[in-house]
Amino acid sequence: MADVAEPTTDYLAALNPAQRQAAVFGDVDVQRRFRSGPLLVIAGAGTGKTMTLAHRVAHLIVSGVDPERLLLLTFTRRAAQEMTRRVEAIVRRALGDRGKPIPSAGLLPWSGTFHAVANRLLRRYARVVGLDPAFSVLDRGDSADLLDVVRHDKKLTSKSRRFPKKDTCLAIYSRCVNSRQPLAGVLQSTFPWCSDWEVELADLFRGYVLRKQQNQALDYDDLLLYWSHLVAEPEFAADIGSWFDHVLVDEYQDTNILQSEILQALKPDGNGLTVVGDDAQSIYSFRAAEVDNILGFADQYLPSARIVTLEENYRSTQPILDTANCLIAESERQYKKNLFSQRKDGAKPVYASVEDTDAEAEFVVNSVLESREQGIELKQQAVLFRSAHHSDRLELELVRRNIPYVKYGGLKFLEASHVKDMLSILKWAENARNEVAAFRVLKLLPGMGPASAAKCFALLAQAGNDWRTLAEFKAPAAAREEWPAFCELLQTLGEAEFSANDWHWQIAVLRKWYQPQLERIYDSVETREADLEQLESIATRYATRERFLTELTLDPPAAAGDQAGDPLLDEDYLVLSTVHSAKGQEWDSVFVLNFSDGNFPSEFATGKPEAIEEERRLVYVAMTRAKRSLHLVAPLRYHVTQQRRDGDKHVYGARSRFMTKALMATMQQRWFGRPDSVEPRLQPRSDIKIDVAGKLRQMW
DNA sequence: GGCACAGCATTTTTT
DNA sequence: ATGCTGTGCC
Repeated sequence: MADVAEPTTDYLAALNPAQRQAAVFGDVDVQRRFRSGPLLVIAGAGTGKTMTLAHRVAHLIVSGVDPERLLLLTFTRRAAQEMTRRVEAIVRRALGDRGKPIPSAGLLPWSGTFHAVANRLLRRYARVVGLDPAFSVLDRGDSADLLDVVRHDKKLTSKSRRFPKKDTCLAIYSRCVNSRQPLAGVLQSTFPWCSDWEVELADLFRGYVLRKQQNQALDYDDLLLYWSHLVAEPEFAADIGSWFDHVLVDEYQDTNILQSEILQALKPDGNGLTVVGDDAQSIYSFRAAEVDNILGFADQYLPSARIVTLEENYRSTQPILDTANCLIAESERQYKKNLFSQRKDGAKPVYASVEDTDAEAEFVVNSVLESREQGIELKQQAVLFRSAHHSDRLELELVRRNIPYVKYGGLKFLEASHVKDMLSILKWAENARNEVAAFRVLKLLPGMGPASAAKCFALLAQAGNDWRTLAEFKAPAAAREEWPAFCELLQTLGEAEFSANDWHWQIAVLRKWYQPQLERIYDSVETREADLEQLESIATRYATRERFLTELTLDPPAAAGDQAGDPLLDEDYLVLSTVHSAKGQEWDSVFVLNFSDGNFPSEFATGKPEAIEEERRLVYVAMTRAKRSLHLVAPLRYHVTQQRRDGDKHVYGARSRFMTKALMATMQQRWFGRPDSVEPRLQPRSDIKIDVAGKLRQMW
């Protein structure tokens, strides 16, 4: 940039003073290199956080920082893409023809989630940490399955008292890793009902770790764990740390202890480190997110980090912010902030009482349609809820009334068993030692159960994972006929060149083999076939098989249809989402379902004050998604599902404890009863009895 | 050893 | 309604 007199800063004109401070913080040193000390940006909901961070990144680039030497850590793939897109636009505008052309792979090669970046680093440093560069990444389901294998091996399932389920075991394990706490502490604080099993759990986890190593497989936690061990070695910390001139972290309030340790290893003095977040939106403690990371960030350095707070909200009307501010003000530990908006108009948020969950669904659908009549398209409206199944009732109603919707959170495409089948075959071919994948694949064949699968897997391992030995395995009688074709498939896929660019033929070969299995194993073949076609089309977007497999597990499609391609995006659809998945998004009109004590806060959180505070923040996140209209819907009665027989069992929902007098005062309370739906009484006029039962018997 | 079936328990949010 | 575990038959 030597011949450029002074880079124009016009591109910063769109920022308000606080945003600009955050964007430009730092100085150009004598060697014309851009330097900055640690920076903490506290960005309230809707205060232009993404815009500010994007401008900071762009500012760094315009100031001469090499984009390849920027590490940008976001929480989701979507956030990373959005950031890259905006940075590119700003840089292009600022530099015009003077800038280098933007590479097709994107301007920011090192932007992604912690896990995705860990994966990329570890593939490069695999040998250093004793890994095969073709290691597998286990998604949550895979991890749980592997844990379950060990659980059975160790005969933990046949104890007289029930041992915790695999998902619970995994949750306990994961929390130990991410919070860096010993098992006993985690059990006591978070899983008290499992504390009797401490010895067995420790034994189980030892076995699990060993098993993963034998399989050359890393779970989500391992990605961070290996990364942290890599940078715990000073030489590599310096190596990797110096490769990145600037490290920027989005959603810092959601990082856990392990992640903050990694950041400290990369940037020990905080120079070049920027973290952005909002402590009031910290809602991932169940994943061991540590809100203290952000609360304590500034004082971790000497002199302490620069703090910039963004409070001007560009999203919501003031009445909505008044409610949100009021809610969060009742929380104790926080960076005080008071969101304000230039948009003083607008109605107060509505606290809507309805009869029961049926009435709730009906009310929401009617309101949504009404809004659409008034010109707010469905896409600009969202229904949020605490847990994925809370929308079941509503979904029925939407289908019945023919209203298209997309649901985020909850069951995902990748969890469908036929999709898992296909992926497992590829995963096994990619890494012969991937036991979970191998078992799943082998059990697809008729007559092959756990025992035969284990034998076959062992045989292959003995032969140094030479795929040709599969043919020597004496398959059970029922599988005999299928066996040769199966061997050929695995040999073809397994011997395909690692990181070959031309790999899409493999999907076709695989699909052809799988089709008869699909028809044999499952009902409703047609819907499943549609999924597999979608899988094929997703696959074409990835350059190598390895990238397809790992990036799919690290960044799974967030909703059915999310990866389906563009046609869907042209259509109008209502958005359904868990509050967690709604983070970072906004809609004109937002409905929150089941707003009662037990859901907000969750009944499982009521034990501990910190947990309640997190639930408060969850409500805060939900409220601050709304731009113009916000409804908290509270059914008076809930149906109880797990009741025997179909009696009309129900419980009464108590008003959420967050609905204090002060909060109520910021809202309008309304009752939405059903329009008189009681049928006029139809009474028999005479006492004559008809023996219908007898008549029916006589028919045969 | 595999498979089908019966009986039982069931804690939410996700990279 | 689901998913997991144990049982009994091929």
